[in-house]
Amino acid sequence: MKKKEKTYQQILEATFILFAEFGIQGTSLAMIAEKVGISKPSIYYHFPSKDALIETVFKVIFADYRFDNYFQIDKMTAKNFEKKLYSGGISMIPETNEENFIVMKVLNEFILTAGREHNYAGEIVELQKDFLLGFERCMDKGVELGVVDAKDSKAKSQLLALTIDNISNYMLMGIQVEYRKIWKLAITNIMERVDK
Amino acid sequence: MKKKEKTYQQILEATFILFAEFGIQGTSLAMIAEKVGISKPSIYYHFPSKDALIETVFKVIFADYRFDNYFQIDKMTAKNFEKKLYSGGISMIPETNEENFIVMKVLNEFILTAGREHNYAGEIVELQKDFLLGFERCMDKGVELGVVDAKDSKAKSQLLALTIDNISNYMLMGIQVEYRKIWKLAITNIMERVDK
Amino acid sequence: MKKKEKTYQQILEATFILFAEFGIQGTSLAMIAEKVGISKPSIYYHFPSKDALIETVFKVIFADYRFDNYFQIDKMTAKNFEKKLYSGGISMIPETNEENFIVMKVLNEFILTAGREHNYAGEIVELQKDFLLGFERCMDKGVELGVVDAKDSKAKSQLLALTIDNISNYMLMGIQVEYRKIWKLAITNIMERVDK
Amino acid sequence: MKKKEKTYQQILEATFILFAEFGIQGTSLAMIAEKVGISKPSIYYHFPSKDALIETVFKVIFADYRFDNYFQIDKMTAKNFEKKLYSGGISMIPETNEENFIVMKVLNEFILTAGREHNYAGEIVELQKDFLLGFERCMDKGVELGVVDAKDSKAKSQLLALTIDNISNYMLMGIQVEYRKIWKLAITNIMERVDK
DNA sequence: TATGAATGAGACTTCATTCAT
DNA sequence: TATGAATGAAGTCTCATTCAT
Repeated sequence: MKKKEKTYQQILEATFILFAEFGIQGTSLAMIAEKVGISKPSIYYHFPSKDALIETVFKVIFADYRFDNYFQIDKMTAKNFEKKLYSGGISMIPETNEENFIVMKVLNEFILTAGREHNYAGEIVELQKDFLLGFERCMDKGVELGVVDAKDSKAKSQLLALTIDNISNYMLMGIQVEYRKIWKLAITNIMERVDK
Repeated sequence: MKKKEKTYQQILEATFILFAEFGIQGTSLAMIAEKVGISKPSIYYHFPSKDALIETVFKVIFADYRFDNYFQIDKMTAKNFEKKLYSGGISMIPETNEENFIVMKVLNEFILTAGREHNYAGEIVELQKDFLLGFERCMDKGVELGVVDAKDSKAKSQLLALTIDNISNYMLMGIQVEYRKIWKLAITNIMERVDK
Repeated sequence: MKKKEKTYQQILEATFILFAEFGIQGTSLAMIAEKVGISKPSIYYHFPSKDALIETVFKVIFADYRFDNYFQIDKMTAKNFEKKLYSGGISMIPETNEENFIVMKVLNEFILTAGREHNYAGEIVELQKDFLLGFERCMDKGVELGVVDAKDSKAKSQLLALTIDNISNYMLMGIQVEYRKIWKLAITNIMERVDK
Repeated sequence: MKKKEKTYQQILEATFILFAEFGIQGTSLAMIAEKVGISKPSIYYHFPSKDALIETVFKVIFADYRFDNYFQIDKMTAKNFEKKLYSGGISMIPETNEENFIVMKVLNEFILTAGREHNYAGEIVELQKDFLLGFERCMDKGVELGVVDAKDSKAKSQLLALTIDNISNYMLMGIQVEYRKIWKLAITNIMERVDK
């Protein structure tokens, strides 16, 4: 029983890594089997089909890639708001975290696929909304704490979501941007100018 | 002569549309041939290989998707700077531009592929840099015109590039964001607060 | 395990026969599969590619077609030298042996191919040299036994090699030559005229 | 009219050279067209099919590769018999005759093909017989001139034919043999030992 | 006299999947 | 719990050939 669970995990992990490197369509069961060190049909013992495997991979990512994993709103105070927001964003950026890099790559695969096949479309959108809503809650908290102007707070949250999201994309493409400065700038811009 | 050119264009267009719908790997020569209404080997009369066809599609997009097609820096003045910047960005957004929708989808395909196969990687990066540099030139112009504070002007331009880029991505995914507000907000934020 | 080995052998044998009949290039995997009674992709379970299959066929022939399989030098004596040489040569000639006929045909295929693709060139030459050297050793033995004049013994051995080789070629082409007489004549000519 | 004839010859020549290099099956009409510098369908203006082209190539070779082109029996005398025989053979050997090298390669192609398709089989055999008969006439002449023992004269002629034929084969394969010595030896062997 | 454009047949190969063991 | 053996469908690509121009 333990062995089964182990192989299952190995298959998932191998698939995960291969998806990041070769894409979903570019990854064959043969490749996965070889990486795990099992035979091709063995995969069918654990997953009824390639599609099911894909979906499982998706769900695993889906489960982990959540706003609350990066930002803890309930720990935000007027004093640390800007700082928490800043460090949360930075922790999302692939470069800073190897694991993230692969996750993001596979995620991008799914996002692209989502536009074509409707299997994941819903969940992808849900995932993006999780972040959008997370930033909204965050802005609300900021307003509540008196560090963010209530005006256009929804657009502000979306701007933050977009920014952090695309910084990741650029990192993934290997384009170097001054992401700390950019993120800082984005945050500063949406915050109330107390000095005024 | 005309006939060849016509079929050539038909193949390109069909490929283009199919790439947008099914992805590069998900599009077979059989599908293209069927869509055009020719036989599979006929494609080889016009393109030496599938790779060559892919590359041509890529170059066509690459040729058109340029910063200067959307923003005309030389026509910017202190007075219309904000407005021009705003309208230029809006014109890039898929929803407002049917044609753009497909272009962006295929472009995304290439971007994803670029991370894996190094065929287009260089050109993709070049393309992204074209936009990054475009916004930089834009900020410089803004500084020159006295409507943008010189401080962190590079990070500002990157922020704008990221924002407009990712608004497109969200639209592609079918996630509705208040993109006009977001874009407005982004622009306002980077502009000098003359009222201060 | 046994099943695999069996199919493997069946593929090899079918390939062998088809090569003899239609040539290497003239034999498709479809033809092989049909002859064996399996599906085309099944061949790939046993051989990674057509080239690999070709090479295996080549090696099988290569392993069997050896001078020592036809001539046993160590059993030659002054008395039986001429006779052993004669019977060894005769046993090589295709007509006398159905199996040989196919082997020779396929071998000729490889020889022809060898001139073009350098895959087998080296081994083909090695094979020919095996026979050339075999006859040289044979002549040396003859000299040692005192039944062959040492003069030009190398040219003599080459003459024998050429003769037996081309008798085969003629048989393959269906040209009837008095091969027994020819071979006899060739042997007689190179032997020391003791009676003179 | 002249132009037509010229192109016709160019096609033949190109085909000839390509056959020698890539084999008959390995040579496509596209390759021929490219080498000549014309379009693929243009070949069909001069030859009704690839098979027809192949046959023409065959006939051209067939017309030139004749015993009488290398050996002039009517000029043989008792004195020069051995010498003429020797030089005639040497002139047939590819190494000594650049042109011959290609001819022999293509000829070998046809010989191999002949075993499979019955198109050329008859003519190939006829060609080989031309040489066999040539050597027979040659031996008869030798007998008539009193320099060759009448006994087994047919087998002797066949031995000579085989020998010179296979020296060519070895040269083609790039196996160096002492062909002058071999040929000399073969001739000496079949000649009457006048010194006895 | 030649070619531009196209095609049906078929080549090798890979894939996800099945099923008896 | 896993695999050995096999397969139908589909992929890219090449070939000899056709036909209107």
